[in-house]
Amino acid sequence: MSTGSDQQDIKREKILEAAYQRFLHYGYSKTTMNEIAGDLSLSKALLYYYFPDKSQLYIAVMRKLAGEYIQDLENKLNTFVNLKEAFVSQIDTQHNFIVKNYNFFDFFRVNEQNLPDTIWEIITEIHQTEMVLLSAAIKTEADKGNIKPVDNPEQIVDLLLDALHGVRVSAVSHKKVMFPQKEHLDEIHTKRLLLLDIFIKGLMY
Amino acid sequence: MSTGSDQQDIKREKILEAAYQRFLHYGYSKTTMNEIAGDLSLSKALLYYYFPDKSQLYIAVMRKLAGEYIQDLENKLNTFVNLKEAFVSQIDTQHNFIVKNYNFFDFFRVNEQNLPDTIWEIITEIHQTEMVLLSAAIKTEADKGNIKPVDNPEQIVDLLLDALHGVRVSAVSHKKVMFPQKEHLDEIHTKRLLLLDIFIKGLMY
DNA sequence: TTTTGATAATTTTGTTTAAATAGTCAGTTT
DNA sequence: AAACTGACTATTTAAACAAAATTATCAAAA
Repeated sequence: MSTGSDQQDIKREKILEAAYQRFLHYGYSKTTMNEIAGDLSLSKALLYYYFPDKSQLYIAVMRKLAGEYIQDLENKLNTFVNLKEAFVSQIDTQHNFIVKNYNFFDFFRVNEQNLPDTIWEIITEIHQTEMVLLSAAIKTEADKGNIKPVDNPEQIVDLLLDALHGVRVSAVSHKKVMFPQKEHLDEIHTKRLLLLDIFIKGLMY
Repeated sequence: MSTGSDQQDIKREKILEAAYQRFLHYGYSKTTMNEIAGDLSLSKALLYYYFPDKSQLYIAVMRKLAGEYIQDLENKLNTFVNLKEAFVSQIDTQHNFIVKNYNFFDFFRVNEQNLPDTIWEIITEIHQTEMVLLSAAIKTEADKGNIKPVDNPEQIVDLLLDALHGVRVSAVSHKKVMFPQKEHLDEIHTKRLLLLDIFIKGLMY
């Protein structure tokens, strides 16, 4: 894939890491290319040698994060005891991902409705992975006879992910706060588990 | 409740109607008090005789709309054949309400995170009504023995409303559009019915 | 090939002024 | 007295401009 030298890749990684820290701490608009370069004791011009522009740098970091998230999810979902555990894993993993990188995503909130296509591609890729892993889980359970046969597992997963998302969104918009407080996190988690329970029961005979 | 004369109430209503039309057509920030007054061939000063300020006028319209919505919902939910029909009524009624008044709600989008408390109270009131009506439906069905006994119907309704909301939100944010197109509306509706199906099955024995 | 300092181009920020709009009030009409 | 208005003031928004910050480029050095 990559055509650059090892040295180049290492430096690229270092830049990505420094950029990530800045973006995470101060958000996209409040970090300057100068600062990132300064953190690494490099000239700003060098950043433009490795990345075409600021937004591409941001996207590269995003891509890296997404890769780690997907890896994380795959590890956890490779072995699951039952359907509920599988979805709990997804919920927890996604939750941690969002909490850990919350400030990083300010770019999303600011650019709201006109995110670059590349970002959408990354989001889609994550969604696809979740769909594949979880619908495989559903299929397995159906084959084992633990739930009713499902003719379109993807549809079911898609639906459940939407529903789970709704629990988060509602909790946030109700309380007039942008991000759920610690107290709300538990509430969301509890609600999701309950939803999962009912939903999975609804898939049984 | 009201202490004013009939004449006053009638004029108040006329102002509310004219204001509603303007807000609906042009949104909050693009309608001026002058225009509303002009539509009624009244002086702007008179508006301030009936309403303390612009935002209060807007809120009064909002309150009226909410009242109509609640009335609508109560009528439809007074008689329901089964749980699914009850929730379908809620889904459809809410959907129509939002579609019909979409532009009116630009105020919400603009002021996003710092809506006046009064608005929140109205939203809460709507939510409460939905909770009362739908949890009554659940109780009725449970008493009839069509579903499992539920010790906290409100919790179940709250959860389902969140989940249904999620179907809408995801559909919107996925497609990079602010408001779902005609084609998406059907998709959302179908998804919701499916969710409802599974969810209600999950409540059965 | 990698790196930089100097510089150009663009975006953001701050300031001023003019225009539009919200909101007030003394006084007129019913 | 209650309903209403025209003329006024106060605030908010918009436009125009300059200054500052930041992104992005490039010829030349390491």
